[in-house]
Amino acid sequence: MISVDYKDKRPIYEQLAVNITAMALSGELKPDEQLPSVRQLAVQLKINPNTIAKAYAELERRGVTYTVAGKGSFINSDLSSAAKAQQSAAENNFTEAVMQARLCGIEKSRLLEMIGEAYDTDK
Amino acid sequence: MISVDYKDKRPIYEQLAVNITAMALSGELKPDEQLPSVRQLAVQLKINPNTIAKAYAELERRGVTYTVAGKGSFINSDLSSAAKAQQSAAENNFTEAVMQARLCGIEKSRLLEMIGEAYDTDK
Amino acid sequence: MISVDYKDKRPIYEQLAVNITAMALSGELKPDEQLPSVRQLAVQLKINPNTIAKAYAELERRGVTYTVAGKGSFINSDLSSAAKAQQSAAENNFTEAVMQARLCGIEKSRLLEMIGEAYDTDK
Amino acid sequence: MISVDYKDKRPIYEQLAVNITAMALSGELKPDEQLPSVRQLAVQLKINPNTIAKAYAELERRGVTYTVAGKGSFINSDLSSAAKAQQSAAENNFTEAVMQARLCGIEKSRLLEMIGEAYDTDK
DNA sequence: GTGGTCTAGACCACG
DNA sequence: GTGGTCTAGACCACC
Repeated sequence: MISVDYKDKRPIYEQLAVNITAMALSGELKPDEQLPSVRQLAVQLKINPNTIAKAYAELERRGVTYTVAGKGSFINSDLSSAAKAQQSAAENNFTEAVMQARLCGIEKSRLLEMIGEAYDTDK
Repeated sequence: MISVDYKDKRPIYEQLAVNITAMALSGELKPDEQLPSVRQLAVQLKINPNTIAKAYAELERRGVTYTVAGKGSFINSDLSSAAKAQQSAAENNFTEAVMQARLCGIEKSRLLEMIGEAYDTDK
Repeated sequence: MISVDYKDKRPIYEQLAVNITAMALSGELKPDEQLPSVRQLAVQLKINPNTIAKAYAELERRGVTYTVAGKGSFINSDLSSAAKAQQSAAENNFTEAVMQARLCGIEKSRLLEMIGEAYDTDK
Repeated sequence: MISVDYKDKRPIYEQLAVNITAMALSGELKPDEQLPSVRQLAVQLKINPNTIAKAYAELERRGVTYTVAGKGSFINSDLSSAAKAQQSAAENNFTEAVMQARLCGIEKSRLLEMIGEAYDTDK
């Protein structure tokens, strides 16, 4: 289910947005499925409704959901743009990590080795 | 030289610390070389002296420099611990990036391809 | 037919009112023709009857329809006032758009060009 | 100066964002110029600081400003993306207006006439 | 009932 | 001092 980690340094609304995006992309949340209402989720997670609303607004901005005032928020049926954005972010992140590693003197062969391990890990 | 990018979302002191650490590890700053004084650097970069001091404190905490009261801050001669910490951080970061990429559905082969490009880039 | 787009940011009742007005002005709905009953349309569009009722009230207010208590809503035979209101709204809108475009630095010639395209498009 | 119209139906933060964007694009606010602080503007306009903050966040999201936490918000030196977005919005708006006008039975010649008037008006 | 907006007041890291 | 985040509680239009 949707959850929040207070030890995480990212803001709560960002964690929520990322979580829900992942659930949408993985199919755990289906197209046109309704998200829990702002108030309901606020009670469930013991979080202020405004914070939930901020997360939902962010999700709509990122094209993951669409919102109908007075009805609720729903998973978008076309997630391609969100998926593309996420992939592109991941690629940038990866490139950054490679360059950082190189600057630290980590050998290319070591990276290749680590890819082998990391890519096939379970979690 | 040492520089700062205000549009970067990382705090100024963190940028400074990272910059100086990189310069120390790359040999651009040599062991026992003295860093500019807090005030001097503050004037040069048009930055609040407190911020410089915070960066210098962070550098000492990370084992990159040592401070002599009344004299200034100097590059440590033994940077191995700092280097190891940085390498380990880079490896974690890399592993994270790989797993994130896998979750986004990026193929292993694509990552190998990207390593080739990123590792051999100039900047 | 009458339809509704939930992803549209305009309220449902407004979409309905606009749709029906357009159908009346284009002749698709004829003078004195009866609109579907509130309940019937509510079932058909899977929409709350209150929303339909609000749209019908709005149509009556705008002079597009007249309502006979206990019988239903009918297209007005004299749509001239509605047509005039709509024309005047469209003209205002157009003038606003032109001024906005000018403020953005769009050339007059470009606007003339765009009129050519937009006015002769099908949809 | 920056101002707000309570009679306007757009939310306050949106009015602020649009106003400031216009001032930036017209050169009234210069690159790297600092905006008034959230609290300061809040006092001046007698508006809650959160609302100002929302407007500033929106401006950053739209690429009009950049924000340095602990320092303030500043006009971006490269406003091309914001300008392009605004132009594209204006063109869409214009096209919509033309099509709406056509549906209302307004003649093309009338539109051309109106462009003449509207484009050369002062305000 | 729903989400959107606004106010009020608090705490935090940063400079 | 700055902006970022969060909480609390209110009002609105819409469904």
